[in-house]
Amino acid sequence: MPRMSEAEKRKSHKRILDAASHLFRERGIEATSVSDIMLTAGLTHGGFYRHFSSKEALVAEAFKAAVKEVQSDMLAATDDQEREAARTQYMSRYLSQEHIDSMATGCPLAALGTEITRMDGAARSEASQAVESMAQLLDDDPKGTTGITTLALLLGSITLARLADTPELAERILDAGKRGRQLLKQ
Amino acid sequence: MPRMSEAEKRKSHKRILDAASHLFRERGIEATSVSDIMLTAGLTHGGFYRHFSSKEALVAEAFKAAVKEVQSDMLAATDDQEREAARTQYMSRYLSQEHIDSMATGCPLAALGTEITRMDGAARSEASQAVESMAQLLDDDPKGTTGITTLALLLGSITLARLADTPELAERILDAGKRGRQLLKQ
DNA sequence: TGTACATCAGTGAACGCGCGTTCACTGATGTAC
DNA sequence: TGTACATCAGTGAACGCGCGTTCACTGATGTAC
Repeated sequence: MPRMSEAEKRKSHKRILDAASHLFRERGIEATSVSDIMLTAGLTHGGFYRHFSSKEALVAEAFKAAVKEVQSDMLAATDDQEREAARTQYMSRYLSQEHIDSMATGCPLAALGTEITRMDGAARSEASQAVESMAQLLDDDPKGTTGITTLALLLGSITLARLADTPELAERILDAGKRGRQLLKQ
Repeated sequence: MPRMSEAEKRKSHKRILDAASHLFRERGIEATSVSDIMLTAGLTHGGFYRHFSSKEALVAEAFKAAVKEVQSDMLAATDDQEREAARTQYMSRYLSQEHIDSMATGCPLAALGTEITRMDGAARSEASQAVESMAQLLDDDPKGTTGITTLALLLGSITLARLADTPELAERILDAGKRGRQLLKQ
């Protein structure tokens, strides 16, 4: 059956990146094997190294793709009003029961931040850039400083809410996050 | 050489728990092997199951021990003034370069929270209780609701700061956390 | 446009390795009389 | 208090297993003429 065309290769590459971006967030990096990812992408593990030089290289690319995905609405906004609307919607979705339940498509910093903290190289560098770009997008003042604080509060809230044993505690944590967000606006 | 006395066994047990509590926070749960822990405790891996029924059971106990350790100053306070002082010191140490660098002895929720999010059983339940007890200890009002918000901000800030590529960005993130803490106090 | 051939995407077996857990064994400890 | 013996803390080899990565192979794709 092989070899595939260049167009097919590009499609495979995208499917691998997609599978990795979701599986890493869902299960964690270490808990996700190259085999898991390739099978999800509809391929077998041997072909992986035609696309990425190592699992570590994939982590960096998949993380970057995940960040781009979650930022897409805010990046697509073309004026201040649209940006404000996209930002508000992002924050409100961030602190929701739905975000608690959907790690695979949720915030990559919340899903993978701690694990990347213990890595170095490209993934670490991508994560550092992601902190800066997320903070900038979440700041309501273009040269403001509240973006980082807001991001920290969001990330901390979703992490605590995901740890909650009961729906009631999770709800209390999300509410605490929302209240904090109001206070930060002054 | 074996068998050891009951007193020696208790000492071994404590050394294993200690090693686990620090190694898990430093390297992550999955990245720390039972062998790593036993060698750090001055034993060999085979004896592990005389102390714990599984690695998972150890995770729950080690996490609980870590939480108790970081809460000790606040728990030891005997009046409101001491409690306030312990709380203030805890928060100020939380948002410090030193805390960034010492995961092994730092906040267990920040070091292990995301990983425990993907587990169930005893560890998950310990983490949920830890969220509640930490929030209560950090609240300046005994029946207040700002404890959770404060904990979320602290945990989010240290996680982002640990991801920072440069000392300058890390510093900016810690500062953003401190500013957020002031705003939450009203 | 057709032909000959080099390239390489994808497969699946195989590699060395470290994991969590089990087990036979050792010999000091704890206990029953 | 002394003796006989059961217990069990700790050791280190062994278990089955899945990991990341490599490799020989296949045959359609891309290219040179």
